[in-house]
Amino acid sequence: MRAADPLHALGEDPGPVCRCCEADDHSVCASLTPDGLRGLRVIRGNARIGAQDAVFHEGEAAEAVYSLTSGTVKLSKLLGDGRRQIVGFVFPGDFFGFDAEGTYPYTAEAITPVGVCRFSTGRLAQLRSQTPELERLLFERLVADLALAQEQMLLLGRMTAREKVAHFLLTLSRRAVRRNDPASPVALPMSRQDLADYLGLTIETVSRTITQLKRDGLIGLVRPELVDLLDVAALRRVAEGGGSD
Amino acid sequence: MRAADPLHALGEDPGPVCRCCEADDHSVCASLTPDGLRGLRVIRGNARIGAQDAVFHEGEAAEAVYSLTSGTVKLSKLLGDGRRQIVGFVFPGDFFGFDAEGTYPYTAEAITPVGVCRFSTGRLAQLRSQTPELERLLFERLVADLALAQEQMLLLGRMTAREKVAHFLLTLSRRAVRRNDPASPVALPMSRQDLADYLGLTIETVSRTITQLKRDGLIGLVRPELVDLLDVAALRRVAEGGGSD
DNA sequence: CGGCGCCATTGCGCATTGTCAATGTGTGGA
DNA sequence: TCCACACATTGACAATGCGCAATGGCGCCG
Repeated sequence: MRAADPLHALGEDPGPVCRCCEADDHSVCASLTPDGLRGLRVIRGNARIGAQDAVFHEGEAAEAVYSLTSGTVKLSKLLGDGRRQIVGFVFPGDFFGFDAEGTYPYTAEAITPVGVCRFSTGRLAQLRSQTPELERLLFERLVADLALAQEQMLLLGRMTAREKVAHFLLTLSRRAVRRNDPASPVALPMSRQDLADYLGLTIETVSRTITQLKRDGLIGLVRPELVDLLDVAALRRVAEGGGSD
Repeated sequence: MRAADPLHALGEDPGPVCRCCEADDHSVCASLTPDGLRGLRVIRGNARIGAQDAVFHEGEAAEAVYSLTSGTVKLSKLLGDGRRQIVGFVFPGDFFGFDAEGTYPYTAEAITPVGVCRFSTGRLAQLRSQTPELERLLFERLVADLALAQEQMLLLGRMTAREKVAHFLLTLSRRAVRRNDPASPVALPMSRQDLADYLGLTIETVSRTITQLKRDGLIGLVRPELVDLLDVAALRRVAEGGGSD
């Protein structure tokens, strides 16, 4: 149960206090006016969740929406025979758990220990109707999520293993920068299995591809879960279908 | 330019009048109160677009959001070397063209002749802020689209060719039923190439797989673009990873 | 009425990726 | 300190799906 916790070493250990609605610039809460913020604070609940534990499961009744305050969460869908697809990684400031049909369309599991804010769907719905500003911000967030999902569809359907991995590393780097983390030693809080399930590959192919990129001098492995982007330009060329690179 | 127009024969020929905001139950407009509806009518523009023509292109400034009134539209993303991924098909009543970054994240092209309603982003934004009901409906729609995209990610990343095709046919059938069309002879308004680009396969693999399903008695081809679902239960088993079926 | 052209289908050889299995590596516990 | 376990890496082989090319079918145009 107690898995390696690479993020601990990287200073993303969840602090003792829920930082919901006090997070960085990219958080929905940070864009709210004091009034809207107050509303959110009133209806929110906090929770700390251990690494590898689930926030909710695919198919369960969707009773709450969550906002991540610290750590990393993975969202995954299962096929009957156990095949798994990770449909997204959640970083601090992101919302997850929205749903149209009354049941969660995916399982949400903590990769590292995480802190979340919990908003019961009912109370959030009420607050949303009273706070157009909040509704609007959530909408923007959702549009961005959809664009991200579509980008991932392009990756899953049309990229080679090498392109997938390069693209993924660059995306992680970009997201790190937006959280004011350094662009280059990129942390991979997720396991190789998670990576494979996100990129539509097997764990072995992921491993081999990373080794290949390392051998070609595009990246360096500080540790298995900490990657140096040595040649970003070349990585970018690979990610865009640059063939030989 | 004048391509085959299978939908014409299927009674989905766009009528002489834009039916926007008069569409079926599943349209956003149909759920609006008379007041909200009036607002939408006021700001909308109409357009008819010929088969194979683009509504807008990936990367263009996003100046408007669209609602489809008749026909079928495909949404696609391109890789530098021409590889293409279709990220969604749009049917009457659906909205498309939302964006977070100021530019469209995909290209929208008419598969058949289509009719659309056009809402300039500016005016729609204003109306949305005045009509919480509308904002809420668009939000629900977006959540559903996101769930659909995630389902497609599972398909693209983890399903075999056979499973992909079976899943696709069943999905089309379900969507047809929701539009009050028959479940079984399912119309495929899109070309084999579009199908391949949607399922992350090549045109040849799609063709071979369809032939295989036909040989196994699960489907029948009335015409290449009209498929009989002969054994829905078996198809369902295949789509869920039923292995041998 | 015949030919041309587009799209779908089929055949065949090949490559990328998956599968199965063994070997390394690093961390925590005895 | 050593062992055990989990995870990552590497290797050998198989298979699914791809690429290229030829054939077939159908509608449009001359």
